[in-house]
Amino acid sequence: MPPLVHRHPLAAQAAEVLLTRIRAGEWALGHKLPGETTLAAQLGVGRSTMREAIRELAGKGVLDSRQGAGVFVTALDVAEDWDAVLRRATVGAVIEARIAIEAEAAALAALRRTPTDLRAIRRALAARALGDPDVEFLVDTDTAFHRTVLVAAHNDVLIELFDSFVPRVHRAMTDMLRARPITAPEEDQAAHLALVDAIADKDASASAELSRAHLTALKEALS
Amino acid sequence: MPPLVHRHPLAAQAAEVLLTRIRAGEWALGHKLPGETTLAAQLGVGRSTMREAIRELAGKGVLDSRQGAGVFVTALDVAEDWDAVLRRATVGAVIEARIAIEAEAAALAALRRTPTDLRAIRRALAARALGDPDVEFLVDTDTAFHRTVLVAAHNDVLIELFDSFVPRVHRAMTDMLRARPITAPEEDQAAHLALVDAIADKDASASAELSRAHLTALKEALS
DNA sequence: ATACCGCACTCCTCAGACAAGTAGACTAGT
DNA sequence: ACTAGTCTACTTGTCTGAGGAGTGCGGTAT
Repeated sequence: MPPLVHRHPLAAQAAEVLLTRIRAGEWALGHKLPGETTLAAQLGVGRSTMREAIRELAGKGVLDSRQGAGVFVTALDVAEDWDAVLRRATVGAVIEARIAIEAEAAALAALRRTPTDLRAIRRALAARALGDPDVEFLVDTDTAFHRTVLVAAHNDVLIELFDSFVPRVHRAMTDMLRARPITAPEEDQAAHLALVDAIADKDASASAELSRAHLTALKEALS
Repeated sequence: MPPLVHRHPLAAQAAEVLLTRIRAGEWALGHKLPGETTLAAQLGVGRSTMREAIRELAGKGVLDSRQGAGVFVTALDVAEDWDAVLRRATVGAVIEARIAIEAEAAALAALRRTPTDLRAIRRALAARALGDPDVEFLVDTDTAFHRTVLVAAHNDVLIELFDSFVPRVHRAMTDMLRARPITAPEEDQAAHLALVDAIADKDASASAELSRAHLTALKEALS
């Protein structure tokens, strides 16, 4: 993973060694590491170099150093890059996850949407309807619309999930639409309008079902 | 968001300033920053302090320094740490996301489960039923059971999401169970058995509904 | 036009010194 | 015996100065 074009500086090597020993469980979660001077002597590097290695791991969120107290372990491993997971996954799997999130979010939105939320949703729907021939524009406005529904659900975790997934699907959608444009734009827009109405009516189950149906169709088209 | 208990060292402050300026677009993606001596003078800190700030951002993947060439911008923003999002979120919001994921996964599991999956699920259910008084054990076996359902759904993204969420809920669950133990263990076990039967019968909607009901009850209990 | 060389600039590493903060031991007072 | 305050050893934080090593540019000779 690290570019082999330039060899690791000592500090980076020291950071690797440290991370390996942390992963091996040499120091438990929250416990203190030996002092900088001790560690530097152990690895045979200067104290400044050791400090830079510690800083690097602190940047990754593995270590935390407190003046006067010491350096402590705050995580046993580096949080796996979320993008990497999505890159590895198939488009179908990603959309299935999107179905899970958006259907639930639609139901919650039906229950929790404020008048302001509803206004934002309707505005986004109108923007979607402009029928611009540009594929990029179409996908963007569609995404924006779906996001307003997520916002209306008032759940930060779901929003964050949505934002993680969208970029992964974005490319697949534009490619598909370029190859096979929407045959019936009015019909597509009507499906979205139905969802908005269900949310306006505070009909949770209908909202979930409409959202699910729409995304399932998308999944069929993309996989 | 960083613990306010201990004030930022100079190096951390310098890193923040640098990150802000990068986000503001002062240096484009892949462009070179001024030398460390220049930057140090600009911010009024020593070189080693500046170096530590750069190392910290390098750990986050924002900067990359090459000896002899300079320091370069490798990312305009830090991919937000998932754990950070979950830590900030309420337990209720996390469980709502879990409902979305597990209900959908239960439905998919009902459609896709292989005989091997079903065996694993039943085995996990049996382990759960041992009725050990230890709360920690109870939560762990319950989590393991739910995970077998996720595995049966055969969707890597959903599994990954589940694994991200569980640690956040784990603590809340153990705390709650210690304060208010399950009154009717048989009933709880029966609810899980019903889910397994629905998956065995390939009844997707019933599986989703049972999973949703179980987690909704959990949400009520925890929030 | 090309190949080579030198040089300025950069990051990398170390050592030493002192400041600032913490946590535990110690002591005095109740 | 317990509490509050002080003291002290140890830790991280910061700065300075020095030299080593790699990169990229421009000049020069071929």
